[in-house]
Amino acid sequence: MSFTTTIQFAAIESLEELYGRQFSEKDFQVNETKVEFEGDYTVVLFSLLKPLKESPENLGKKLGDLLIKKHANLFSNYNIIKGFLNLSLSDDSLLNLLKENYNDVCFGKNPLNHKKVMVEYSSPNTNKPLHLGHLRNIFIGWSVSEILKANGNEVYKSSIVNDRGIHICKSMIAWQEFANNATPQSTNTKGDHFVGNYYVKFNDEYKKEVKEIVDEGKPEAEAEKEAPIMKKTQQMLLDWENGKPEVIELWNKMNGWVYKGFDETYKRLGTDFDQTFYESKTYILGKEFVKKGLEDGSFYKKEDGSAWIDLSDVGLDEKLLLRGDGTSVYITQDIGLVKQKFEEYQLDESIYVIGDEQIYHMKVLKEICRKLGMPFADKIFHLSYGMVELTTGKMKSREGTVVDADELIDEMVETSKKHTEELGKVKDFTKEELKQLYEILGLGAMKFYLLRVDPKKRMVFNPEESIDFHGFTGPFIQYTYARIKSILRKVGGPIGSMVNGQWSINKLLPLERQLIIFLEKYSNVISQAAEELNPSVIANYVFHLAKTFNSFYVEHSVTNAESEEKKLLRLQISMMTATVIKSAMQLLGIKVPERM
RNA sequence: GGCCCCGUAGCUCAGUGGAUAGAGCAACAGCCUUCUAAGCUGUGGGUCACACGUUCGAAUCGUGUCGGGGUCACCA
Repeated sequence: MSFTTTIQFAAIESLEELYGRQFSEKDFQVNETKVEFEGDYTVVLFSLLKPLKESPENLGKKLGDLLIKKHANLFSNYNIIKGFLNLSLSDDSLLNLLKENYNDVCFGKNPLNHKKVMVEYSSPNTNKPLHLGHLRNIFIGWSVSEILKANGNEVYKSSIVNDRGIHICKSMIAWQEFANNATPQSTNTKGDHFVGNYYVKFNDEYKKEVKEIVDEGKPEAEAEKEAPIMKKTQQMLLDWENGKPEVIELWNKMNGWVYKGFDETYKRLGTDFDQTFYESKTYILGKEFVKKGLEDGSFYKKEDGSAWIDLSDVGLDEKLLLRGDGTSVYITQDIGLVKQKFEEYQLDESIYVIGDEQIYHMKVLKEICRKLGMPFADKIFHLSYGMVELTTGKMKSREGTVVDADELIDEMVETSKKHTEELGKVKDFTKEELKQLYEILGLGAMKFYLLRVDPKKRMVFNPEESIDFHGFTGPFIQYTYARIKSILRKVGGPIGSMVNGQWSINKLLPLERQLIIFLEKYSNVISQAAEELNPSVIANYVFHLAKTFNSFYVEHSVTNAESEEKKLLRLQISMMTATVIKSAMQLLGIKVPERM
């Protein structure tokens, strides 16, 4: 049980003894004591004054005295300022905590709760490479999954690949028309970029054709429909749906190139999925489902044969489920996938990491499920995150202002190389070790930069700031870890044999106390991050921890401590800090180096 | 226009009912013969968009106003 909870319960118990009244956790707060006051935790008395008809001084004194009497091992003393009862934890309670946990790699994680959760993220289109927006999505999805695991859930990571539709046919047509059978291999291009280039090529060509037709005097709307390349593309989509062998073959070939490219990027990012769904399969499930719904009267048809559901009673609108020609729309495949997910995995919750521009869409999906009496409708959760903007405004693929994921990774890794070489601390590393270190640092900087902000909020990507390795950054925390490891290497040998000695330290120094108390909070931090589905909670915590350790580090020597006992104490504090840093960074998907 | 989100230091962000609102970056001033200076210490910087209300207490809750964004497709 955490200190906060322990104190809360102790106070409830003492209040009952003093006043014969039952209070709950909601009736008063236990907070951390502000640094400018003496004490570690504070019981806020204001809300208790009226029900108990007491003055702050009296209540504080009575409660403080009793708490200390009953929990002599936990508290050392207290003070009252206004309505705040500030309690100081005893050295013993802190030392015990340290002794029991300093070497526990699982510290802070919660036991299994047998809840099954699926987290869907990344969900790319197979017509262009991943960009900065995907990176935020992927990092959030992966991190939230790990956080949920740490909180005791059984988590499945999944991805839905948008591998069909008119946009996919566009790159296929462009390749057919202009590539002369070129391949990623023949051009030495990464597969996803290779295909993406043909998607761009399509748009260029399309624009050209539209302009020609407009120049002949036709209105733009008509020209857009008539452009030959667009007509070919629409025909290709029909051929695809009808399973025309050449088209399917081309589709398989080009998607294969893209997947190979994605896999490379995913691997480099250290991300993975337990299950990949394909829209080319789920849209069929969705269609069948709509057909059934039409038969049993859940949905209705309009004159042109299109299928609809009426959601106007829940403040939404009539929603189209299938077009008149029987082809599916965006929501169709989502309905198919929802069913499949819950039936196949028996989920307790299904989390969708999708941008906040799709809030309305996800609401519609949920309402449709609810309307159809699907039992899992309320277990759908849209983890919506804000768009990543550039300092110059929004990213727009049309204007070529999209930040490419692979390029960005390369840049970050290159920057870490530059910094490392300038500092010259790892000259004895082998080539392979250096390469690994650059990846760890570059990716660490990038992941931390994108995860340190609350997912719900829009964020601005500042290229200069993102490659900064000082302050509130991944490398700062990695550096703190490497520093600790350096101390531990210097001491050498197993610390375990030294820890069994008796403690006779009777005065923990402020920074020693601060660190132990802060380390203790880790479990609460994981719970909070899991509850809010918010990795930035972890990022802020681990930064603050590293910061505190660095102050401790310059203030107090570990290896040359005043006494053997102090040395031991500080070694344990250092070890536990390293363990928690490593663990917290792992929840963010960031590795920590032994040296840097 | 309807609905949703956001507005905190020059910039990027924490803080979501408690004490004198915090970090990082940027600026300025210090600290390496001592465990890694990717570090540490200090200084300056605020009408928490605005108004009213609820409360012993509001950046935090409510209502309204202003400003920014998203969305309301037989696009995905």
